[in-house]
Amino acid sequence: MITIVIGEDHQAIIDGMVLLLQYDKNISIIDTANDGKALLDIVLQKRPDVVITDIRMPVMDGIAVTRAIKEQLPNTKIVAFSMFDQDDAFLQMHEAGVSGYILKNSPLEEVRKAVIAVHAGKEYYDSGIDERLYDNAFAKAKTTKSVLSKSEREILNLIAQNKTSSEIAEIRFTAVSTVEKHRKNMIRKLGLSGKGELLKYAIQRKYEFN
Amino acid sequence: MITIVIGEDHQAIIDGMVLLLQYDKNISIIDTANDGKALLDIVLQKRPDVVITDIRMPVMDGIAVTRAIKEQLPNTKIVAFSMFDQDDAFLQMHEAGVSGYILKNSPLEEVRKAVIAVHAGKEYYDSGIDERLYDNAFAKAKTTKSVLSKSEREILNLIAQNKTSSEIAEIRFTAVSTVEKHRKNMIRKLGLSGKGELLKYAIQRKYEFN
DNA sequence: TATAAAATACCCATTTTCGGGTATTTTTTT
DNA sequence: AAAAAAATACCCGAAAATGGGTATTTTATA
Repeated sequence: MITIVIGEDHQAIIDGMVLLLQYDKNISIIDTANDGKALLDIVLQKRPDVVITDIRMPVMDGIAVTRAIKEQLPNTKIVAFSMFDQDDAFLQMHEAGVSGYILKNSPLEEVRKAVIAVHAGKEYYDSGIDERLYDNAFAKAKTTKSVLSKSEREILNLIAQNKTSSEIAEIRFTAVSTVEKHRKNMIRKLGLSGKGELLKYAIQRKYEFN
Repeated sequence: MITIVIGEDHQAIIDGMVLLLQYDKNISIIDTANDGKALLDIVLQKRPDVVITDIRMPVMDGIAVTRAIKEQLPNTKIVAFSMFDQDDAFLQMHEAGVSGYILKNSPLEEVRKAVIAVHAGKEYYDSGIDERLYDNAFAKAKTTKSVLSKSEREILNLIAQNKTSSEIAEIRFTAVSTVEKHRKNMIRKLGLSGKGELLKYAIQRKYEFN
């Protein structure tokens, strides 16, 4: 029996998964959570075999949750369940330590397959991504390694929340000029240009939304 | 027996609904679609009693689909199923002619309730919204009816594409000051404030326009 | 430990947006 | 035809973001 915990802010989707898996003799959903912090607490307490987590979640995003779980319970297998098929979300989740990645565009049945696969020690990537992104992301990781640094990601997160540079500076206890420097570096790294580009990028690609 | 068609770009969510309703003797899912155009075609051809539609969908958004269905088959009941609990999405869907509105944050069981209610000629609004938004949206519709004008929507669309005011002015053959005026008017109408707010609004709600 | 990478902070100048206005012309609606 | 709404265009000033630098300190990593 594989025990699993699900983190997903849309209750309707959790309900769908429960309906799918409730009569499965090999899988038992022992708990669910609607935000990242709650998910982390539950996982640390109940120690399931497999965690299914959305990337975009309130309070704490799936990437942070994955990192935290992997740090404290490295044997727990994690499957990302996301509507984002963007390279960087996939890449970041992979770096955080997920063993599987499935898309909401795909049949729900993929969830069952993924759970079984990762529990068996394999990796499982949705057929919808393995061609387009899988190679892509790994190739990118090896060649360009142009991912943003920790501070940069933090700032990008705040940008997505519509914070201005001076607000971000206050939050992070740094100078405004530092934040502005990070902005410029990110714009350069990401190949953007123009006023709203970075905000647009932050909103569209990042795991943190409203 | 109530016949329904579901439009939703995330197959996993459709699968969840099918699992929920497949053994319901009163409801029969006769078809599903993953984009707005496909949904409209199916509905016009198969003429279900109730349509469940997402708002944000590829090719054609749920608002346009709802308008088109209501125009040609006014007796078809439509339930919006959305992750957006924003006032304007709700208001626009209501104006387009939906009889129900449910949120993905809510239990999937809400879908069944909504289908039965709207088929019986009632309106059904998710308990998650009726307090916060329902009154709000209707009150707003009556008092301010602050929907954006045609020019404003056009400009907002360009803003979502990351055009600056001067670029927009060029595209529209107007003065930069006019575009800026429209921006300010929109910010006022929408109750926004701060630098990136309008861009953020434009990006997050661009499904209304393209 | 030596080196690279990241984070920090500042300089300059320019463009853009925003928050107040006012005012005229067109278009739409009553 | 009169009134209302929308679109047009300008004023001012302030705040913010961008593009281009340089430079120091910390923190990883080879």
